[in-house]
Amino acid sequence: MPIKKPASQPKLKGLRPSGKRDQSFFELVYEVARQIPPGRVTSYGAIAACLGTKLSARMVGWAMNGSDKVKPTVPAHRVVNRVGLLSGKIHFKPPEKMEQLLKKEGVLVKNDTVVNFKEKFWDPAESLI
DNA sequence: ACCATGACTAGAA
DNA sequence: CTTCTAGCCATGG
Repeated sequence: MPIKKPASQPKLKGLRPSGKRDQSFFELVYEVARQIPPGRVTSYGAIAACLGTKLSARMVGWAMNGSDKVKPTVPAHRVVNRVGLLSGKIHFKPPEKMEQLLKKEGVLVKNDTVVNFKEKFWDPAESLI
């Protein structure tokens, strides 16, 4: 049946100025990423969902591509994919820097994957509520 | 304006 | 379990 699926309407509850996207999508991503507490990690999809476009997790990752050019520093090492895999480690100056930073914060990484990812997972929506 | 890219995700085979 | 397909959307050439 041609029943159209009800498009989700998160659209950011408290975040995002009155429909005014002064800041690029990237800035928004950086802002959320910076709020990830130490010792915690989150996924691209979670950040994207927090921004209202959970289907555009790719944008989040891409935004991180220039995270090192943004100030203040963006803890991109706390952002992993949905299974806890350090998919973005290859983009770090030394790729091992990512797991190194995580380990230093108390996040164990085994085989490029965050251990106890489910427990370490931090939902941006909880903080930006 | 069109086409290609991308640190993703969900679902199907 | 692995592998593939398709959707998604912002940025750049």
